[in-house]
Amino acid sequence: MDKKETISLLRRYFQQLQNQEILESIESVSSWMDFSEDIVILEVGDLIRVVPMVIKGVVKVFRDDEEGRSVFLYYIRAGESCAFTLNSCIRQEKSQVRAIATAGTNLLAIPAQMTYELNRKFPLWQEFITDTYAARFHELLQVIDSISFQHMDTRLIGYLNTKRDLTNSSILTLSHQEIANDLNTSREVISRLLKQLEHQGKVELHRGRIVVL
Amino acid sequence: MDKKETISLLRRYFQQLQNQEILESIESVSSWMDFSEDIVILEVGDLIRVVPMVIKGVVKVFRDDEEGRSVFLYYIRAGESCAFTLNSCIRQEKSQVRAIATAGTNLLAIPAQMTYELNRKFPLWQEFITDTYAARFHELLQVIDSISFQHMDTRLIGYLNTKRDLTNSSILTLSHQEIANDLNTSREVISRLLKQLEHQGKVELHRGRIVVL
DNA sequence: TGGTTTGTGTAACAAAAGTCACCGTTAGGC
DNA sequence: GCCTAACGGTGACTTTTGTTACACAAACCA
Repeated sequence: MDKKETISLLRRYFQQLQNQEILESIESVSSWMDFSEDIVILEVGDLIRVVPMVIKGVVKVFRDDEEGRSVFLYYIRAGESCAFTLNSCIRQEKSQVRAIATAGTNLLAIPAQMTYELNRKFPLWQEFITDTYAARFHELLQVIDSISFQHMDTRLIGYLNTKRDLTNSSILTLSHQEIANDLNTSREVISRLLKQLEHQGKVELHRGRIVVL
Repeated sequence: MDKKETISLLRRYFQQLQNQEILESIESVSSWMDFSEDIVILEVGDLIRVVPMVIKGVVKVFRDDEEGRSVFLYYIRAGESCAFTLNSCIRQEKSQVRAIATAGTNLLAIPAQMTYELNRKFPLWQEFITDTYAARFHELLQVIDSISFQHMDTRLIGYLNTKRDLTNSSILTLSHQEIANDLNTSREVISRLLKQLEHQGKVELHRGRIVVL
């Protein structure tokens, strides 16, 4: 990937950063990182050294507990970054979340120190960061809403809809076990609820595949 | 409250901002707001115009849903600010949380626009803001941990401990109903679990008062 | 003083979710 | 084609939480 290509990709996906100088600054110090499906990008406890700008693919972010359980928090899509990482990065903290790549994920990694300069020089960058923070706060609140106010059936519907919107397809290739892991429940519970949804005509079930109607 | 007093209070409580110029900048544009116990400082949907610097008292922050349920998120203590508010403020967004004052709460309100200048001028202020973001992220993750990985009995113990640490006293003046509201459950459940804790010798129950042992 | 409000205890039951056991099916590798 | 691992269905049961209903006592107030 040469300089020109990188800048053009950044321009395409990060519409908010329409400023040649910013893009060149980013390009000049950052490096490409590529991950294939299901590869762990970040483990809880890892020291964070770079801020990711996702160019292709989707990063899936989880919160884990000590007993091996975990809940899915949110996706980071192409054209997004992650306020958690950014924040931890600046504070030289360890990661409080786990992130994995879905499908082929390419991201541009900006070294921590560089963000100071970007911040100082470019109001547009600051605005981008502020929006990134807002997006993550909002998503965390959604997770809290979902877990504390909704029953598992409603959470499941929400989960399927999110997945559908993400992949832009009503056909979701997912096993019940995967869903159960993401929602921190058991496979049986998910199977049961999916059966209900099928009876209600809301989904169609196949092996390893769910069609949202 | 005159200028000198205000600056001295800021200096005392916001140890991170030990810079006369910052304190003077803040003092010159901000205004005092005082709230008595249980007064709503911020309602969901309110437009946020100022960033709060809490000088005295404690602000209690909640997430509400449309059906009138709510969960307690975190306290903002003296010497702290709120990244949510700050972020919403900059983006001229409406509040996504509800905040109420406990006991007498005094805070210094900084107008939104001022934060740009503080940001531009003072690295120390930027650091303060970064830390504020980190603190809130951390607390939201704790809430997510608590509601998704723990049962109500454990959550209750955590709740009582937090309250004890906050008030610096093992004697908590709380009704079962209040706890139930904060944990988004029913009074009966809390009574039941408290009884269990009493049998386990972990608490002592009185009318409107719980002693943590 | 008597009446009302508020706080707490508790039983009985219902609903939601978690667990266990087991079965048949499908896909993929060899 | 056969074996195996992964996937999904389902009944039975337990645990946790929510709900209903009521009793009683302390605090408050007129």
